[in-house]
Amino acid sequence: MTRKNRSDVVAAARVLFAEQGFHGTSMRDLGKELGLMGSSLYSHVVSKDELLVDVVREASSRFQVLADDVRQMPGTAAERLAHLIHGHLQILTEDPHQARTFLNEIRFLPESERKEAVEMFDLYQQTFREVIQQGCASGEFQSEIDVALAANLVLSLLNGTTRWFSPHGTHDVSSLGDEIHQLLTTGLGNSPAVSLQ
Amino acid sequence: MTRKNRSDVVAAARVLFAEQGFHGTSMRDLGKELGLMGSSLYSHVVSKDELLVDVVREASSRFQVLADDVRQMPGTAAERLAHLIHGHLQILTEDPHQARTFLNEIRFLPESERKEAVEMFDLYQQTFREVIQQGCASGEFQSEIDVALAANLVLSLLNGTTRWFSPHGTHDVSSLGDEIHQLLTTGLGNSPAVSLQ
DNA sequence: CCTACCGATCGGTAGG
DNA sequence: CCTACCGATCGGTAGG
Repeated sequence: MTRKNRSDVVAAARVLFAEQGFHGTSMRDLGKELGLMGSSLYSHVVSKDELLVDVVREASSRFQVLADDVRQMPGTAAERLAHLIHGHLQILTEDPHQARTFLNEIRFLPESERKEAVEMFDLYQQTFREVIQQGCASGEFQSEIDVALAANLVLSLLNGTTRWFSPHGTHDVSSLGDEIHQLLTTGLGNSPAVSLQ
Repeated sequence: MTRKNRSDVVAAARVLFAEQGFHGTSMRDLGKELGLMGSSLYSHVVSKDELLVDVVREASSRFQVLADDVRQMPGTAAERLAHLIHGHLQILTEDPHQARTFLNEIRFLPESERKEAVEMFDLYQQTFREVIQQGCASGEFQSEIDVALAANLVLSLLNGTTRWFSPHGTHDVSSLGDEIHQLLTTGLGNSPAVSLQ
């Protein structure tokens, strides 16, 4: 292997911060992962915090791209929700270490970067609210739904998949997205109250 | 304040492990929380690991009690699922620090205790599968549901609430449980495919 | 429960 | 990118 660069160091940080946590990972751990001395990392980075900032920011920007995509997308609420679900899962599964570091270690960011990331994610969540609101207005979704609550629940369900989903299991990412969309729109039930009317 | 005992130390561990993470909390941090020197904690506990073990075990035993409760409970699948949902949320919200330490720090347990906790939680999750399976068999739930997947999704949704739910917001725990049960059984949609038949 | 302390490890720097 | 090193902090112990 040739000389390492900053993105190699960030790559190692994604993996180890996800698996051992930010505080459970030392600069020497990161160095070992790269075949370097811990102190050598400081020629690529000025602090350990900076690595966490980088990983969180790259995840943030992926979510922002998806939100922009869905905001300008035409279609029914169900279609746009499907796009959000599949896009969100794509981000989580394409780089699971990046995603898990984003979700679990964001709280250990330096205060100003932490606020920045939280505000970004609030904005991202707003897209979920808009799509659900659209569905309530159009009659696709039940009008009595608490939109903010529903958005929180949908995101909780999606983010929780990082704790157990493996693309090598019974479902691939795409069919997982289909199943989740199905569950969220029609529920577990057979809708007997309606079909037996 | 009088002399502290072991359960005071565990109480401090619940809070700080949840807020700062296991590796982000030092014995001196725990001591400060209790008005003691860090080294004084070793008269109550033989290691820092032991505190994490205690917190995880007390959460585990709560989940086990709920599972036993639901296993012997009669009723429809929807009713038993409602009991699981409300019971699970009750555990998460009654001691949010304990719950968050259980969910987020379990991976930092010593290997044998980690395996023990994971096996317990798998068994707990089995109760969700049984109830969903019951619903599929009875015709309450859609028969084509992937039971193991659905159980994972329901638990993901429930556990994710620890990241945002506050009992001082628009919903109390009980109405949050109602909303979640509603979403999971009937979905967001107005079931037009059925009602327009 | 405190004081005094242990060796190990932490994030980080200087100088090459 | 390494060697050599810094002060601070870590989990934990001994002795009272």
